[in-house]
Amino acid sequence: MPPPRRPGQRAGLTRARVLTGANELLAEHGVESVTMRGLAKHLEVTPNALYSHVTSKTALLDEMLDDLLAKVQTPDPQADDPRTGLHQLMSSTYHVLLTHQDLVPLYLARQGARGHNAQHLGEIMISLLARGGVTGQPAREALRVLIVYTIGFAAFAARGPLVPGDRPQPPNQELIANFDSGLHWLLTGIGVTK
Amino acid sequence: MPPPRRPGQRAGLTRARVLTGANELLAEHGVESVTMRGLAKHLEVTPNALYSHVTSKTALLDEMLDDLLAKVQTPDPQADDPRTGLHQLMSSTYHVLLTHQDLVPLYLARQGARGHNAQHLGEIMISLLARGGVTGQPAREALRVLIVYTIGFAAFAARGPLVPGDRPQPPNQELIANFDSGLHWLLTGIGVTK
DNA sequence: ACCTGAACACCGTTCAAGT
DNA sequence: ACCTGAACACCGTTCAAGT
Repeated sequence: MPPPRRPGQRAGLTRARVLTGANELLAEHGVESVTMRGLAKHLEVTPNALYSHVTSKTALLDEMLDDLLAKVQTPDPQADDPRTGLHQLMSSTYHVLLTHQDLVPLYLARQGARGHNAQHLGEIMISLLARGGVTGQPAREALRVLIVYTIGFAAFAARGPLVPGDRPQPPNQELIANFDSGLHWLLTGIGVTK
Repeated sequence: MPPPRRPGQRAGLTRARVLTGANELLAEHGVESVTMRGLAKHLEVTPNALYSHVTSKTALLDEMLDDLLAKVQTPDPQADDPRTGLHQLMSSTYHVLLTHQDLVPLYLARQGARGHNAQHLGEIMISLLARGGVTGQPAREALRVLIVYTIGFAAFAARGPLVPGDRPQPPNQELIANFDSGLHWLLTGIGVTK
């Protein structure tokens, strides 16, 4: 809690402050608490003040989504064979998404993955597929299939809270194993070589 | 438009009328138009009148979601081999979901598939997997993988309208082909026999 | 440029009261 | 039992005005 400002004193809001405030709210009270009005109260400004730094709530959420993908661990091109690398990349993405379960449904409900981080991961996947012997149209199809599968599974774990206000449950071990099985089936079917 | 009622005259609302009214709104103006207040206006009653027939908006949407699955075509156990049957069942599910694109994100955001129709389809899938040589724990995992993949792909097609109020776009042929490729890879990886 | 006050046009849901 | 009037506690966003 910052000290209360006297009238006439600047709030000193920045785009970055708005972003971190939104992430604080998300971490402490879940997606449902991330409202423009709630965020404004958290930052001790009036709701409309936010619009000097963010064009809309949607734009704010999009930014939060793409920022999340920066945490995905990319495989070492030297150390790992392409199939293992692909498996690890998708697995890391899945786990990152699981840490912010309640944000995932927005991925599918909205734009999916169009931010810079998302695009970067896509390029890495394409190169891994190529090294695994999959190129051209099949590679583009495999890319989409792997993305949809991974985000879909994360969204599935993120079943809406039974009671609104519930915090995310601990990651379900059975579901994680299930994700791995499916990923294995997919990579086998696609024919990615080791 | 029903004729205007005189004061004291009953509205004659029923649970079924509320459901069909909601589906009309969905078909004509999209999910975003399905609000309790908007639905009330469509049915020419006050908003709170709906709560005599439906416990909440969430319950209403759940019912709408499960009703949708009744339209899925189930394969003929006699005519088709299990792998083809499974492919057709998932494909039919995918196309049914595509006809109501904007409803799909709710599937993943909320309960997924818990209604009677969803459960019935799950049982058919399990028996098809068994006939295809997949039983026990692998069958349960395959079931979830196939469901997540199918709903995920439908949700992916259902990218939020770029401009709020946009109506669903015509089914994208490229995406449909992509769904088929992935489904093929999955069934191959799972090892469902013909 | 950045922020406030006030307002617009909405939401879901509840409660007391009427028939 | 079914429905209305009125209210509660919210939303996202815009606009004019102040510093």
